[in-house]
Amino acid sequence: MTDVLAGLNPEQRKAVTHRSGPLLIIAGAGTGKTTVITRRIAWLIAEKLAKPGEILALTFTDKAADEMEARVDLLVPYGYVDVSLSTFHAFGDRVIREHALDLGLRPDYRVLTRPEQIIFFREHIFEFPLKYYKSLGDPTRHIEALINVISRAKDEDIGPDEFFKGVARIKGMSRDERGRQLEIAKVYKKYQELKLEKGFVDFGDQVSLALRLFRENPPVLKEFQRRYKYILVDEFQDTNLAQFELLKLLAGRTGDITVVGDDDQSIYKFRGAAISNILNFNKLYPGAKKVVLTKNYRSTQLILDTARRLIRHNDPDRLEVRAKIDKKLIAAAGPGAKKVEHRHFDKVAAEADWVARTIKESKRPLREIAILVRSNADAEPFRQSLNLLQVPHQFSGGGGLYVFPEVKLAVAFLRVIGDPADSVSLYALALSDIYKLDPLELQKISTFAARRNLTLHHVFTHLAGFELLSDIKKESRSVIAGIMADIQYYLKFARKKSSGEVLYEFLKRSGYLAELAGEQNEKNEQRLKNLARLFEQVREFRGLAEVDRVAEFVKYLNLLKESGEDPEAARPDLDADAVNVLTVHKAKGLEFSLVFLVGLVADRFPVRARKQAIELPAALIREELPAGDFQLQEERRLFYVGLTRAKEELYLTSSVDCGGKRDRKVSQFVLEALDVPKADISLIKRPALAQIELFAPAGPLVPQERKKGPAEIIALSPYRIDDYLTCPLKYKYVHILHVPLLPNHQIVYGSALHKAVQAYFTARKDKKKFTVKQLLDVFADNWSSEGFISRQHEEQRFQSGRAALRRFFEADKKRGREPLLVEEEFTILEDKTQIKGRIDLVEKSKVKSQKSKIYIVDFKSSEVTEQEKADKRAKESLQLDIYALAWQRRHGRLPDAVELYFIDTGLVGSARPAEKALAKAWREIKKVAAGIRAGDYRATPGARACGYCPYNEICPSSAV
DNA sequence: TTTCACAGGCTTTTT
DNA sequence: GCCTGTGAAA
Repeated sequence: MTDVLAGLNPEQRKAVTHRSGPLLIIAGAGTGKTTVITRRIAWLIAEKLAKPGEILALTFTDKAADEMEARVDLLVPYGYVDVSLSTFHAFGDRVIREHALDLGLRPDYRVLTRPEQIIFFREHIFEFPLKYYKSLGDPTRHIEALINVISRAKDEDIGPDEFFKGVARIKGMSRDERGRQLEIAKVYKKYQELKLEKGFVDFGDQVSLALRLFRENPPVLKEFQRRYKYILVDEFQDTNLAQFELLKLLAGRTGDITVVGDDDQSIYKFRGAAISNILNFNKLYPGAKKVVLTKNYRSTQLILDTARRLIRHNDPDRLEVRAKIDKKLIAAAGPGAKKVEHRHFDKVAAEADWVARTIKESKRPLREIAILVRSNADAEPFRQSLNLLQVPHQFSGGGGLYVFPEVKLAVAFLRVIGDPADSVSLYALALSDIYKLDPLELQKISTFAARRNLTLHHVFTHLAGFELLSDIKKESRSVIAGIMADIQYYLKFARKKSSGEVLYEFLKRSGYLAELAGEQNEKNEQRLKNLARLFEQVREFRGLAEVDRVAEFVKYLNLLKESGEDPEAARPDLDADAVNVLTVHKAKGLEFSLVFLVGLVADRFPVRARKQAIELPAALIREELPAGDFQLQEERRLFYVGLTRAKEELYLTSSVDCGGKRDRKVSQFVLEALDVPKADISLIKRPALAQIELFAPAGPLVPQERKKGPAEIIALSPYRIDDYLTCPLKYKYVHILHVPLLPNHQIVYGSALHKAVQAYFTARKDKKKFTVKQLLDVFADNWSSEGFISRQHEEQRFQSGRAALRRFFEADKKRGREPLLVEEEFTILEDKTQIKGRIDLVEKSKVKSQKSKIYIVDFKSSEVTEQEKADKRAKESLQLDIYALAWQRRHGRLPDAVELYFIDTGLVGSARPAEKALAKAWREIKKVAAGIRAGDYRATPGARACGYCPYNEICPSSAV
């Protein structure tokens, strides 16, 4: 008994010994929150107010639950361990599993992870009532956004029917918008039905189904209310509406519920956390007792005051103001003023350099030091600087397993075995450390394959039979023969063995495993660990698949990766004394003696507010939203969490040049926290460490390209120019290395459509008859069944193409144009730069007064549905600018308009060529030519460019 | 003061 | 592909 209360301050003691009724513990950062909960559990048991089995304690993460359990075990004598201590989801799962049949669920249902949800949705995509959110060109396009909005609805305790009714009730909504929202409601309903039918449950269901059970089945609820006399909730500010509803039901009329939280540390709004839960706890439970913990056992007063100064900017949307309490944290250790400072640099490299040096000179153990970043990408320069000074560090930025070369190699191997036609993977495998095929020879072969539309596998197999490849060296031939023999061997092996066995056999037989195990060093160890992670994925698949074969596994892996699965790579020795580099979110709940909060510039921290792809209609949300800008408020709370991680020393850093082209301003939060006027910030200029570029990872899969001499002509085309501007490395893969690609349904569709329209205009130009039937026949003749996501998808796409062509046929009669030229080739040569291309269609007007007007038209198959967007596309099209230039050179004048004809939707985007735009186009072309001349194929990775790049799997610079 | 083109960037995380 | 802040032009 004395033990349980030992060392507690008066407020903590009050919280621990509260006897009955609702209790709100407002526990600021570092005030011993977990101590209070665990002691309270122990005290309830010691006082015999409850048996251990009658206590339910809920947290958010498994980690928090485990930690709490360990601490309760220490406090409570043996045999008392049956306190129900779990996460909200685990608790919900237990409830619904016990009563699965009441809910119409299979008791052996499986819980889907997020990527699995997406895969599940995708598999059933054609069963959903999609209209607004349908896209045959990219059927999976809206899945993620739909899953997100459904998940948000569950957070808000909105079921499919309520969603539907709620939307119907909203006034002043446009027809279109209402249609969209109702469609979401229908999709939501269908999604729930399908999951139920197939025996799946998602994370949101674990709470919402439990909630439904309690509502629809009072005896069950009664039983649970009887079972749990006391309920305790950790991190209450992070609960969402549905979770609070569940708590309210469980607590029943007695309301013996203890919630612990800190509204100032609510940083999970984006996943549904309703800060109103804690702000309004008192409204719901007017009799609730309140305990405010303000004695801080972590930081110096200087740090606490800094943090407080910042967070006060969220007033009046704070509990302190709302509930008229005092939350000012007081350092238990007395004044002990250590440091809080801000440093502002001219360049990130200088900022990172300074941080690394300061750490190096610090006498503290490295594990007591943290560098906190807002987003994972911000960490990179700091990791590089630490590397340069050889300061051990660990980065908690999740994911990244698939970017490691050893994992890429294993995946490439599996892909080749799963689908020998996968030329991109075969290309990577041939170049890998295992086979080391001469890059130049491989380039020759893949160029040959790409030109003839053959797979690399095919050319490798029949290498001897191709006369044009007779100059391939003997050594290369034998390497290729070796690869092919191996593939044969593994294909045969794979027929009878599981994917895990095949992969293992490959790693063993190739000697790769032995090589990694042979020389024991940190790097090899990490590689082995990463491969072990990949094997975990294989094992996971085993439990899921009906047949565990490589081909199936590869499909599953592709889908998983596409759906955002990104397992964490192995960490180098976790126990090592190392600096912690982590996001502020991940740092929540942790503490460090010395903290660097870095990259503090406007637009990074706070990050720019962005909308979700599909937003939950505000009218459906029951949560009371704060008066102020809640996105900014949340960012400020996040900053507050960052500040309060520091025990003794705290540095805030920023830099003007963060890698982008624009100068950055110091984050407003720095000014708020330190209470300095902007003008007082002085800039520190210092040379960065050696050029960071030197340490950029070299591309192991990319052979060196020779430079072009000044006299050599650079041959370009609109496609080439576009590719180079997207990413020079992509240009290299496509136009120099000619890595052959898998067939793609968008290309199949686009080219069939294109061919049909082309035949139509050719006939019209030649004044020949051309019927709809002929049009549709050309389309069908050029169709190919490759690359579609399912049979159903292909069928729908085929039919939609026919429908589009019929519309096109009718609409074109009314266009009042006459074809002049079809598929007209042109060449421009200037400054040793040659641009070759082909113009789809040149037309002139049929209207008498406008007879001399010339129009240049390019056909597109993308799904553009708004005139405005179509015009915008035409205006910004570099391709059309080039056509206009070509026309001008040959005919001495510009065309009157350049147009994009979107066959699929029938829209024509039109733009008038402007000298200014053409001058800009020239500049772009020059830039590309100069880059190619210099042999500059450095990648320009980006979320967008890499996301759509067919080489993102094998590209060492890929951002995805 | 308004309009427009341009440039740059594209979170955070758990179950 | 799309959104938004910025700075020049109107």
